[in-house]
Amino acid sequence: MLDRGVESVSIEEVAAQAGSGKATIYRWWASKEVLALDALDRELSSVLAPDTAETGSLKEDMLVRLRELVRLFQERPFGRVFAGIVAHAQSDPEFALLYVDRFVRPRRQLMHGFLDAAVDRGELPAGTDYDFALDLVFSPFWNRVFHRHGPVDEAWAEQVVDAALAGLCAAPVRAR
Amino acid sequence: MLDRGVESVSIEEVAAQAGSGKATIYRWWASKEVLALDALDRELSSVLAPDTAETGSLKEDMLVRLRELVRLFQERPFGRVFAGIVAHAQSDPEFALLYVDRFVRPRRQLMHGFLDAAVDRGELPAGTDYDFALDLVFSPFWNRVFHRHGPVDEAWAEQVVDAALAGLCAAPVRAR
Amino acid sequence: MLDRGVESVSIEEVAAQAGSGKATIYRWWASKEVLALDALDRELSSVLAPDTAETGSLKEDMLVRLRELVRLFQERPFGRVFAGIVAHAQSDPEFALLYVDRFVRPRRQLMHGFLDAAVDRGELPAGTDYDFALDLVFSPFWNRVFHRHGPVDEAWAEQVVDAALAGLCAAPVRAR
Amino acid sequence: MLDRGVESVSIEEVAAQAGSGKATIYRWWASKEVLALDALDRELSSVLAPDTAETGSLKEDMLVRLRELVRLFQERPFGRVFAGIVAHAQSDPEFALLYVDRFVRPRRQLMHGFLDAAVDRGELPAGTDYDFALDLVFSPFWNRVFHRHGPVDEAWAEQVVDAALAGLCAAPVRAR
DNA sequence: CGGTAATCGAGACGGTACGTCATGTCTTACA
DNA sequence: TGTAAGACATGACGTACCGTCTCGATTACCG
Repeated sequence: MLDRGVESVSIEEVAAQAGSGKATIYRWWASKEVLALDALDRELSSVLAPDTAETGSLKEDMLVRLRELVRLFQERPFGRVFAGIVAHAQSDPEFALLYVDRFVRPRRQLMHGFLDAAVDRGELPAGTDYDFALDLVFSPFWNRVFHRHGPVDEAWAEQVVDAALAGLCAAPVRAR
Repeated sequence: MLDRGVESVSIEEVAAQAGSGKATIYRWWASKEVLALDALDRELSSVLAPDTAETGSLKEDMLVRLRELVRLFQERPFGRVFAGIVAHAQSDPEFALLYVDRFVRPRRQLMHGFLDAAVDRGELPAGTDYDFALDLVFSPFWNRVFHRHGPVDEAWAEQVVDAALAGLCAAPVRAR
Repeated sequence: MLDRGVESVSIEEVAAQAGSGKATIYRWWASKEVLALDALDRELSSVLAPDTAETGSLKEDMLVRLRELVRLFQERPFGRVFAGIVAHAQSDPEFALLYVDRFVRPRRQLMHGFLDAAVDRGELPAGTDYDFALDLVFSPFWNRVFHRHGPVDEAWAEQVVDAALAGLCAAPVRAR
Repeated sequence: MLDRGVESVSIEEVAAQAGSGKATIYRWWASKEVLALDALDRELSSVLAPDTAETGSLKEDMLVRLRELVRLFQERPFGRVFAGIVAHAQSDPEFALLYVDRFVRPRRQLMHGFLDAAVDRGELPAGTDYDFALDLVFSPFWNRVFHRHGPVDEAWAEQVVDAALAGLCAAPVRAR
């Protein structure tokens, strides 16, 4: 899937390579995309690693996760599979829910913890819109992953976090 | 396509609805995705409209375009088709080039003009990385379109532009 | 099976309806067809009933059994299942043997007794080919069951027996 | 199909051997059985051959066709395929109609001509039930094909026709 | 103005993959 | 120990589209 994308892989191929019947694949995964989601969840679990806990600085907390994401995507081309998953989620509401439940929510929730702590420490204005904040920090990453219009590396990650946090402090956005 | 996504539409269906033979479709478009790109380009051309020229303020220049995007996406669900196009571009390099050429580049170039003017006016530090700047402003939009984790409206658009520009001034990023 | 034919019934269905595991069905019957044969044998055993013994007239002896067959097939649509069994026997020699052993032979043997007696009584020429004789009497029945090109009822049964026996006497056939 | 029966042949196999796609087979034949029927019709067309016309004697007319059938079935094992077709017709009424239309009716109609002529010549009582008559002559053939309980050859064919015609004259059956 | 292209609709074709179903074997867990 | 429940590898089912291809019919242009 990493090599050719979700949609170019057939369940028939998966079953053959697994030495199993198609029906067995279907018994456990409702579709190629659910299978891909399961696999991605596994491969990208290091971002959620509890052993790299809160650092005491919001910038550092975010940078640790963003750097880990960058590292993983540099190592292996997850972008193709991700694009396939996101595209599929547009047309399959049930899958969209699963995607959010299994992938998006846990990662967002981890960040919510760090944001809470940052507000407590006074690093961020109280009442800051977390969804807005996380978009500012992480969406440039996804944008570059999907469009490849520029490099995605550690230096860039730090610039993004710096700019985003500066923006959040200079132009605070309260949750509505 | 807007209703069901690119991949759920078959060329056979397109041909039937157009009252033409499949071969005629293939004669003019290399694939469903190219066809979709052509259609999107047409429907989203208003963002490039020259009649809404430079306003004298970078914030306003960006806001005009972002608001237009928001308006278009509120009116009709382009997100589904876009996700399909982006996903397809991941696996088909030739199509990726076409996508950038026909869709991404013209829109980015328009913005480059506004950024140049902003630098001239001193609104932005000289040497600012334009790709970085545009990511900061526009990627939250695509992120919300693809993930639907929050509203996308005019008020939100202004908050994004404010935060992004503030971030860019507070933590300047020079093109490398 | 009577409703839908042997081949449209799955072992899975049988097991489910019996409240048993599939393996248990397989332990006792080698295949759907053997199971069907067992069931048919039971349902069609009345033709072999010893309580309706020799009548003293060949015509009557045959008519009793043919009428019983007709009655059974009028009551319930055994034809479908029979066709399935006969078809299966064409491709599975082992099953063919079982079919003859369990179903065909006992019924033919009963008739042989009546034919012997008829020869003794002088109703039939000595040396008559019994297989030939039984074909003449009973094959129209199977033909109509399988092709449904005409009614199968008591009046018809008597006509068949009359014509067949007349033919056998007028154009005797000696066993070779 | 002759070697392994209709049901043991898969459409996939047919398509592969024909060097065509499955869909092409399905475009022209609704099912394996219809395909088999088409093939049988072709292979068994010699029975309908108009070049072997009326002989002037009913016995001879029937014998010519029955002998041709016997010859064909001796040459190649059509029985297996026939049993499959007959079995399938039991559960698929639409196919049953097709089978009668394409296979049974033309052959029966040919015989009706001969029977008419025989009645005209006085060989058969006027008003004879043709379906009954044809059953008497031909059903032993099908019975032996399906059950293989005895030889099917030219000598046997003549005995069948003799006995059947004798029976029809001795015990006339009027159409109801 | 009539003949020659080009273009088109229609749809057959060889393929690939789909998702479902049933096969017969097997393992597990309970009674 | 025997059995229900059901997982499993297998393989065919019939369907949907793919992208290519051949047909005629219809334009439309040129000689």
